[in-house]
Amino acid sequence: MTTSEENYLKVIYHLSLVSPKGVNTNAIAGMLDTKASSVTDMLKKLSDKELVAYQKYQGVTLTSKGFHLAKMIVRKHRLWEVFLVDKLNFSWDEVHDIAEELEHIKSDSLINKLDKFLGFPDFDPHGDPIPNADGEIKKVNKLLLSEVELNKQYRCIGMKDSSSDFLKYLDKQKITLGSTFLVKEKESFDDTLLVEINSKEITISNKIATNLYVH
Amino acid sequence: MTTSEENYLKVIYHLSLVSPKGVNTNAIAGMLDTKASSVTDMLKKLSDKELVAYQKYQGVTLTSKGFHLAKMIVRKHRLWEVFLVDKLNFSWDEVHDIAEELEHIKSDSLINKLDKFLGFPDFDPHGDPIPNADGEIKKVNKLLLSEVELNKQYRCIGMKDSSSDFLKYLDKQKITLGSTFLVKEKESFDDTLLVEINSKEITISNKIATNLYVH
DNA sequence: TTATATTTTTAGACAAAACTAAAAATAAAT
DNA sequence: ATTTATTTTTAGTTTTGTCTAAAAATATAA
Repeated sequence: MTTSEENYLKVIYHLSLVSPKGVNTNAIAGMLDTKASSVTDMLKKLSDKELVAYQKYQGVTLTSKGFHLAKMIVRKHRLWEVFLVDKLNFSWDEVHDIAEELEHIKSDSLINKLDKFLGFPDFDPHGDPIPNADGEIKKVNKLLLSEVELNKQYRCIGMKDSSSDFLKYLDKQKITLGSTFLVKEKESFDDTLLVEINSKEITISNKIATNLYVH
Repeated sequence: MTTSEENYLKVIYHLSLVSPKGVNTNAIAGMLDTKASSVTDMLKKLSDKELVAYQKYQGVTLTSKGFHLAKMIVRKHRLWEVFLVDKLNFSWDEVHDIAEELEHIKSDSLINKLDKFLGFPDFDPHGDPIPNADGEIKKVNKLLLSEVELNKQYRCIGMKDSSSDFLKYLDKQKITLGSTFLVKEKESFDDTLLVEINSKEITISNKIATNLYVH
């Protein structure tokens, strides 16, 4: 598999989680910052290799083979992110691009030894689950902060979009994975929340609240 | 820089150490397992980028810019080898191919943080020196085992050719970096050596002896 | 020193992965 | 149910790095 093929598989995997009935050509093009025509070319190739089920104009889904390979790429990406943060002291907003490269290193023994070295982590620095060597993923019941009940304790366990800007906002507010939330009030006009975090009260916009997973 | 360009630079660097007046097209082709015509194409490209000084039919040398870049690639390769052996418990004969991929990951902060994480090592698992962030290389007086004086203590500090087969031979003989050698006899007919290592006597062929660096 | 052998370069072609522009299929709107 | 808009595909190029085959330059040998 080439790096390009791996990137397509990974993107199709992520989009499949949102639209399991079939992923659009344009959606893939958007994620990979390429043109729809290039995507069509690649879909044919992946289809020939039986990694995706593809029918003209109907979108794609992953075959079980493609699904497994995609999870292995995600596994590598997330394990490398743990390495970069836990061992090399990168901050969580710096690791995505580097992991984007490291995920294409081809060696099963490398990734399994890395997994062991890191203590078989279940989640990456952004709270996303790390598939194990068999592709199994730990499921966790998670809620968006915007959906929780008032005056109950929740713990931050992840985020929907881990873009660098959002992560920097969290750093500024001293919110990390594991931070505890108590939602005291919800403004019905704009859904802004009054939240107690680390025994300090702050207001959180709906946009932020719909991006934070809690448990 | 592409991976391919980096591989050419690295090979030219290694060959330059042996033939500093100019590296032959065929020699490069041999190392990269490619054709001479492909090498010619790439030399033109590297020359346009002012990474090598190239004149038709006259071989190439690295420019100072190319020399520095080549050392940075070697630095990355050898640091990753230290990581693989020291942290992930690979054996020294397994790490070359993986490091061959890892050396192309593009991030200065990654490699400098890795360097720190590893404790700023001066040598890789095969005893080869690791250039620092400025490209400086620790020089060590080294002799081949075939050139040493009789009945004097020497310490193994590296090897000329770190091929997997040779490294496995050393494992079998329990020879590691740091092993001490005392050459007791030299057979004048075939230059075989009688050597005391780890208080055990073994005979070592000339081929082995001309591949081991000691100090 | 001329002939032969080797090395290196040129010229033209190919595969991968991208692109542009135009055509075809599907979806949305009147 | 047409028309219009959007999405997707096709057809034909481009770039990168490779290749083969032939030509040119250099090195070796008779």
